[in-house]
Amino acid sequence: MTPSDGLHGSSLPTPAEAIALQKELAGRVRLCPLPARVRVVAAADLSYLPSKELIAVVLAFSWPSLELLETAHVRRPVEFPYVPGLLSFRELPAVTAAFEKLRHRPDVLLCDGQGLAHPRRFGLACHVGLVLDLPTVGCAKKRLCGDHDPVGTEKGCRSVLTLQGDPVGYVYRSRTGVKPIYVSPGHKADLESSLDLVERCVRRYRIPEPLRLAHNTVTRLKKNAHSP
DNA sequence: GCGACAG
DNA sequence: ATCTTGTCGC
Repeated sequence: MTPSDGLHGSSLPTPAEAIALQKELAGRVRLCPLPARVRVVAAADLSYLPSKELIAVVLAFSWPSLELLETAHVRRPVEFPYVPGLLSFRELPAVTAAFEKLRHRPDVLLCDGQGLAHPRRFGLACHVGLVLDLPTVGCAKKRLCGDHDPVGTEKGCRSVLTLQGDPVGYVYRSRTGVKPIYVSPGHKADLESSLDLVERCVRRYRIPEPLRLAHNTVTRLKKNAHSP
């Protein structure tokens, strides 16, 4: 899949066209358990520069030890506005570009944003997974849409996130006393295996280690992009 | 019309 | 996401 991902045309899609594209592409997302054999997990994150540019980074880790194996990043101009629900059209190009620089071929990629827990069931993680044809999991710090019962305050508590009556993800308390995170499957993943993977990625902080380190890395790259 | 609204 | 200092708490 490449010509119809909405980002390889001569011009970028308008918000209206992007929405139509999501409705079409959502039908190609596969909901199934993550691979039984995972050896490498990756995480992507990005940061915006004041110059209308952004830096995307992808880190690869061994699984389940989570030792850093490789880092790749790209810097490029931002070409799509931020519109709630259309985040992937803004970040996907940079994420896939950074991913292609990786020498390792991750078994699964963690994305900083929603997957299925999206108005049209096509969040960033779904779009990235479809374009790369790779299992992906969405892990967001805030809710975009959906409803759920209150989540217990203890580490490990979770509530199903539903949209129009359908389960689309989990609201998960990764650490006691902190705000919960939103986990939803991207491509070639499902609710249970996605949450299981994320749970096993949590160490001492609220954000799963791979994404936390990806964030630290991109923040570092940004700092050095100012002084040089 | 009044909120809600990933990064 | 980003612009920003100090401050409260483990």
